[in-house]
Amino acid sequence: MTALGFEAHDHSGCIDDALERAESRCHDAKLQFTPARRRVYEILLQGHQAMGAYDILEILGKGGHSVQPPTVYRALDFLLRAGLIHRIERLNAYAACMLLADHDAGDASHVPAFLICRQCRTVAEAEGDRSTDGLTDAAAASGFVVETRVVEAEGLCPACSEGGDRP
Amino acid sequence: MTALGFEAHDHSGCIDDALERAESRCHDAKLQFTPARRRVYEILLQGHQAMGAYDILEILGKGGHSVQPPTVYRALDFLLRAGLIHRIERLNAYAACMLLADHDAGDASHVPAFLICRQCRTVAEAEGDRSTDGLTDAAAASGFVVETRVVEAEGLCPACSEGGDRP
DNA sequence: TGGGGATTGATACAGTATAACATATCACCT
DNA sequence: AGGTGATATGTTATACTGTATCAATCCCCA
Repeated sequence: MTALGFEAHDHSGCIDDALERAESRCHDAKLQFTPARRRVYEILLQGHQAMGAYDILEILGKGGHSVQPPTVYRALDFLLRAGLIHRIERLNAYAACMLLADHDAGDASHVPAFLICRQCRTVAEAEGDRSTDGLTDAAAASGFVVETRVVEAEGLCPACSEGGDRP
Repeated sequence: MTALGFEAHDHSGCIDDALERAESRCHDAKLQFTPARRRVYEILLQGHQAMGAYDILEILGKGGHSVQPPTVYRALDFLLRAGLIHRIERLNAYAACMLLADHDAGDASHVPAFLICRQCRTVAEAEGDRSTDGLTDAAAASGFVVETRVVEAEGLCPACSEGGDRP
């Protein structure tokens, strides 16, 4: 298994591609990819970084007119439901999905696993699997019905572990 | 792999055992298991439930004299560092460790996996393993240095999935 | 054209967590 | 005994994260 997120790449191209895919996916699913939602998605795509809702709020507010928290949270909820972004529980933050091309939006067997750099907050996303997430067996044995899964690792990304890696 | 937490058991005995083990472990590690810390630990042991810091704060405050948030968070930090409790990221909450007897405090290969009931907040803890957490391969492939791991599933426990299981 | 669903705006507030500084306690040394 | 440093606790204020509520708007379509 490999993880997307730490390699160098054509960033503006990658953003354009993601936007285009998002447009078409929302259109197919009869979801409204409105300007507000698109704007929030663009902001999250900018850095391949996990961003807090209030970080996004601040950037949105740069345009002069004031923006309130519910605006951001509504857009984030929409993007989460559409499978375009993920919530990073460990950070109470959000990051754009990097595996859009690989699976369908509602693909339940897609169990994303995240590698989170505690220094630069870059997030890499690996394609996990139910059979290897360490939960399925335990749940089956005890009669627990799993609905959602969280698999995250925090540490240092390749770039940050080169230089100063003091906590 | 099995999970502890959903079975019936001798609860007051289990609390006493846990407290005794905590005492001796802290003593061995030269950590101070002070009354404030012990009290917070007792509260978490009461229910085998994930509890928010402010839930604990409220119970602590019942004793008349006022208690402030930092008091609770400091106790929680200590108990986390001592390996006596876990933080449940999905809920921003805390739960007593149920596998005290099975491993040492600083055992890094111990990767706890949690089954969280969204209805009653009961938490079961399964003994995970690095080799099956779906992260090790991806991290190794990309040069990421993992420091901490989060593996959590949310759903319905056996008891709650019997009755009304509407979200 | 007007009714209903989805979206957005705006205000207020709830819940989670920490910064900063003061005080207390205790072990240890001289 | 008195000084000193490490650890723990008390107190106040504030930062960060998220939601409830109600009003206004937009847009599709019968």
